[in-house]
Amino acid sequence: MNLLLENIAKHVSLTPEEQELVMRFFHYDEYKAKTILLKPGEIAELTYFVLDGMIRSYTVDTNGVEHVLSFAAPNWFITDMYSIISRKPAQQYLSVINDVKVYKISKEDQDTLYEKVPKMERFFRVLIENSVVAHQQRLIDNLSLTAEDRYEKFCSKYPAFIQCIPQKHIASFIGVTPEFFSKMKARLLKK
Amino acid sequence: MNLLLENIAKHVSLTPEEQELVMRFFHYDEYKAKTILLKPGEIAELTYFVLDGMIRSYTVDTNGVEHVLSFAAPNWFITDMYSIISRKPAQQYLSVINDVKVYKISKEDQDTLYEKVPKMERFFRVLIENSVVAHQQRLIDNLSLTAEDRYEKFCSKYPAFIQCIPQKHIASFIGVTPEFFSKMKARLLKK
DNA sequence: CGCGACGTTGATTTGCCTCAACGATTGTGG
DNA sequence: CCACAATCGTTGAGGCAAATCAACGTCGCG
Repeated sequence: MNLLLENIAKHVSLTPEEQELVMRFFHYDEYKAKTILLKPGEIAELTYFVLDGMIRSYTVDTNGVEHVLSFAAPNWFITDMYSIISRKPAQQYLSVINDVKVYKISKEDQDTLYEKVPKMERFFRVLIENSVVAHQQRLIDNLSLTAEDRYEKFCSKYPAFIQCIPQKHIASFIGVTPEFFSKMKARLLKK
Repeated sequence: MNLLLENIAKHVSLTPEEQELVMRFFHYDEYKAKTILLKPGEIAELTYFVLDGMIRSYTVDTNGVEHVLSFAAPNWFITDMYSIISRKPAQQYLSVINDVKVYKISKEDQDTLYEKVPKMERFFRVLIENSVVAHQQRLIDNLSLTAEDRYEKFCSKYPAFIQCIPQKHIASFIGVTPEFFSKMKARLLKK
């Protein structure tokens, strides 16, 4: 069973030949926890599809504080979209949380893939559309919900993440300090 | 001069026949200020390309507070991506700020257009990629900058908007109350 | 074992909100 | 074309959610 092809099949149907072609462009790899896949200043070349383990992306602000932008669990894609499409130096980190197995594809191969298998252009368009929606929803949540509401929403949306991600990263994703996150959790337990 | 075709030409090159075809799918229209183009509960059918005037999208939270999600100036597209791709009821408003002239296209026509002119699939993919980047940057700004920094960034990024958009909408976009926005502005003037 | 990263807890501070009152501007009906 | 209402922006007093700073216990790991 191929997780990537299954995922693609949810949106577009490929012939066996196209499937084989697609898989020739993606390359299997593994990374240990805490590996930095991309750091600010570098130009992003690769997009990762997670098979096992987790990756996160984050920025570091002028005060040295990390802000987690996204988590990629198995069956998710992750990259620095800004850098990869603009060909400019990345502003974010891509970092491995737990040991991961991935398929990766270079920007160049991705463009070639679009030419050879036009359905993949549709696949990625749909994927990116969903990404816009997710980003927008998160923006709305940050503007209109309290930290507590955002935490509860996160828990019900990604129950599995609670176990396997350090709490400080979840705090950062939600948009609060680790200290406040800890107090908030204690408060919720008392109910 | 056709603003829409010029915009498309920046990303993909169409033959005259394709250009003509594209324009058959977009329909010209005009709306008065304060017209509601979409409201929560409705299913979004249309994507708008602004020729003149401005449109904004916003949500209203459980306390009745508006949160501006985006402004669309001339040469920009706007819609409720969530509703239009999921075919579910919208969660946001699309509302006309100043009298606008637009080209609009239905979801159905857009899909047909992808079939007939595959280059348009690429065009919209690129557009949406840029949208992801913009959303991500706004998220980063909300997490790592003070309201004052966000305001200054907004001013330097969209100097023209300051003149033609009510301040309360700018305040909302930045993520503060109108009252606080007013005080912030006064504080900055003293420097 | 001992060090460093992680999580917890408490005291204090602060950025921004809420509520309320008041001019200024816009727009609208008589 | 004016009168009035409605909306908008401003200002002030007080309050709250979350940040900051600091101290301390715990765990995993070299």
